[in-house]
Amino acid sequence: MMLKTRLANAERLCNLKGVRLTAQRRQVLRIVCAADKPIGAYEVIDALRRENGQAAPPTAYRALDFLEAQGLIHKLTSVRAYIGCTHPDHPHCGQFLICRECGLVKEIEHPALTDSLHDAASGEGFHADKPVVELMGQCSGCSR
Amino acid sequence: MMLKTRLANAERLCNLKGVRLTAQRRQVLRIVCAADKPIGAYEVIDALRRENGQAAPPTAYRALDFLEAQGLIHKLTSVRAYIGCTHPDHPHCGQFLICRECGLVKEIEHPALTDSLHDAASGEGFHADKPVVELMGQCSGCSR
DNA sequence: AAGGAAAGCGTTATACTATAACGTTTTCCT
DNA sequence: AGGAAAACGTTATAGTATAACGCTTTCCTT
Repeated sequence: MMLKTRLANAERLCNLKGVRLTAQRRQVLRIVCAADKPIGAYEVIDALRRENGQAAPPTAYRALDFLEAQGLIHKLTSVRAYIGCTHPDHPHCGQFLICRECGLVKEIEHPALTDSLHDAASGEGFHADKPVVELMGQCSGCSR
Repeated sequence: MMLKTRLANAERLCNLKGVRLTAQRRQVLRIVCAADKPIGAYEVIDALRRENGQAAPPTAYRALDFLEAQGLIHKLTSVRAYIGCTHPDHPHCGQFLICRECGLVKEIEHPALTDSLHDAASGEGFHADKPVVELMGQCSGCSR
């Protein structure tokens, strides 16, 4: 999807929810989405510095936390980096395929997997509010 | 399972594989297994200092890396901590239920979930060599 | 429009997590 | 016994994340 479309979509979603997509948050969202790979918090800070001339860690972390809370980006805990969500319209938890070779990440939504996650948790009487599913390995392009 | 049994089992597995469970690695394994919750690397370092009087970060990290490579412990990436493996006899990737309230972690092995993970990856032509599945939420005890 | 509460932001400092690098010691194999 | 590989000790530093405080902006109510 085009960057512009994604930003416009984010704008719309935030309006719907009555939360504020401030200039700073929009800027960070653009930076994260413009990267086609996961981007670390300090890379975001560097980008902010290049664009604005100054930026401290809390500036980036606050925006990233907000964007994640709104479902506009996901945090990939296993690589400590962030990536734009490809379908932020409905709430969902991320399921990711992360390629070690090329660093590319694909977000998937696999119904059977979602069901299994639910079954596995409820079978133990566990209420999972944030499943973390990150499959590390080799993508189809890199295994050729 | 009893701590002593787990350590003896680890000893046996390392002998089988022809890798060295040195005194230091055994000590770290004991520290990790003795904690009934996930334990952070720096907590391990503190424990080592209490027992040995000195210990620098690489000491702990080396032992932890070894133990993880041997499947004797797992690293919980979403909470940056380690936990003893409950069934190290066969190689497997961890599936965990992590309670936010009490911090307890349950390692599960859910066949349908394992299958789904495999299907989800292979459906994209992806070869997953290390699936990370960590379900954050509330355990049965804490939701009462 | 005034005013007050809440949210957002700038800034400094610091806590926490992890690894690089290098030299020494120990272990294992022939 | 000797040499290679593995393990370890130590120092330094890289990388990740948050606490805390005061100022500014926004929004809501009157």
